[in-house]
Amino acid sequence: MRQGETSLPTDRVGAICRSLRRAIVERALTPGDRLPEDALGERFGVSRTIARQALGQLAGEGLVELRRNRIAVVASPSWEEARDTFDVRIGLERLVVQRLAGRLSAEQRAALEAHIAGEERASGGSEAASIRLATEFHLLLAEMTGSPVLGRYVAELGYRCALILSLYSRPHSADCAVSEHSEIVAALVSGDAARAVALMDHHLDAVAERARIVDEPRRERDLLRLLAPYVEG
Amino acid sequence: MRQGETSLPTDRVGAICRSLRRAIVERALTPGDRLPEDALGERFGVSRTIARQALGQLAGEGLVELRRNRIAVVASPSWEEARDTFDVRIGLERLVVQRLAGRLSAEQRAALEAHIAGEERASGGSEAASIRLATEFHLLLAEMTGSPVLGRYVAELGYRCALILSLYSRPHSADCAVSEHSEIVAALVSGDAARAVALMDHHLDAVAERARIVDEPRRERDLLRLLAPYVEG
DNA sequence: TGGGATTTGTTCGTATGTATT
DNA sequence: GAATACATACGAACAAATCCC
Repeated sequence: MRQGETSLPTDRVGAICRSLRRAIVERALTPGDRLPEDALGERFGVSRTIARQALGQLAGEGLVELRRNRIAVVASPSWEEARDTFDVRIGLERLVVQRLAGRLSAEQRAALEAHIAGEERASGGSEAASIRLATEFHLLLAEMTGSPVLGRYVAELGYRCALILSLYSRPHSADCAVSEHSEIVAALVSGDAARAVALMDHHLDAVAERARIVDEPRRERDLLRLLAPYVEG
Repeated sequence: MRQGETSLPTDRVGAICRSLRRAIVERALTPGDRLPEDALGERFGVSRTIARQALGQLAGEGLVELRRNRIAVVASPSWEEARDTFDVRIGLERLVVQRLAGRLSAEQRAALEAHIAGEERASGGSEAASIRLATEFHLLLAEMTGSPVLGRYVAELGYRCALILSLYSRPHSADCAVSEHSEIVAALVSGDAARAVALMDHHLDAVAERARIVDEPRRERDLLRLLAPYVEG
């Protein structure tokens, strides 16, 4: 057996999941959009079997709704589910900052500040990039706890919250103020756990606060063209 | 279309998952046990496709390890993963008791006390039943928060912790003292959130504390016979 | 080390259910 | 309301990897 060389010779299911997650976060795919197995397979160059597995996994993460004998669609959480998701997210991210306060290594601090710099740079450009980076800031924090379990749950909730905002938040609102991220990092560095928790709570509350119902008629959308920028390769 | 009548005419994948979860919690299946797709399919009367889906879902929950081109096995978390899992569980269950303190309805209180009575009744009998009921007590609490998201995560971690205890705890230790459950409920009823949190913390710490490495040579085990009591239907 | 038996990875065909004209 | 087109559910079958003697 050849050594090294990632034994998964390209995890096609995982690649599709990552592409779809990113498309959802960036709002190229929005709740209700249809995800037929063949179209996905064609777009990603795989058979229906693989597309199906990806849909199953994303359904487990709450990003996709799988109805029996029906085309899968991007999930449309109810308002209750949305509120619940945000509530639990706040609880989990509180755990994150509690673990991190006063314990950031120099490298971690640098990585966070670099990420925030990236957010600032993106804030003038496309909204898609801003939203994605804002989401990833929270995932980055969670990863730094060194707890894979916490990291996974925070990531899952982060993606779901991004989906929820694409459903309920009014258009053209910056969904995550970069300066708030900055303040959180400052509090973490200073070791003031209580302040970091308060800032994170306030930050996420503000994000959730932007969730407003805007019932916008949805035009038919072309999955294949839509997904083009998200095919890894 | 005939009305009512659960439109999922028996979710076979879900049924297999439930059976397997229960078998794992009751230690009929223990870490490292092999789960070949066709043996599962034969046992549950389904094709490999269905068995495979169930394995995929359980892998997502961390109960099964899926290695490429290899037989799936019941997961064997490392000690680090085990500790991480317990840590996050404690954090989440703290959220649960914080939400529940002073807010239990009469029905909920009755349900909890009935459950504890069941645990006491089972404490003389089979160890399997005791362990399962102890796990389910925590799931029941989480459900009562009315938060599906929190409920799902606590359930997932509860099952994983049961798995971990079957790996690391010494044999014949009661894994969950019934009286501690009782005290937690009493604190919740009294509305003393701080005390409820402290009791839950202490309780889960004590459970984790029982995790000790016991390297026991594993005999070959017959999946088909093993699983017989867990086939639903 | 080798080779046969096992087991998984994947595709694809058929049956069945859903949407649409 | 029926017929047609379309999409999914499931299982059979084949290729490739792995296991085990």
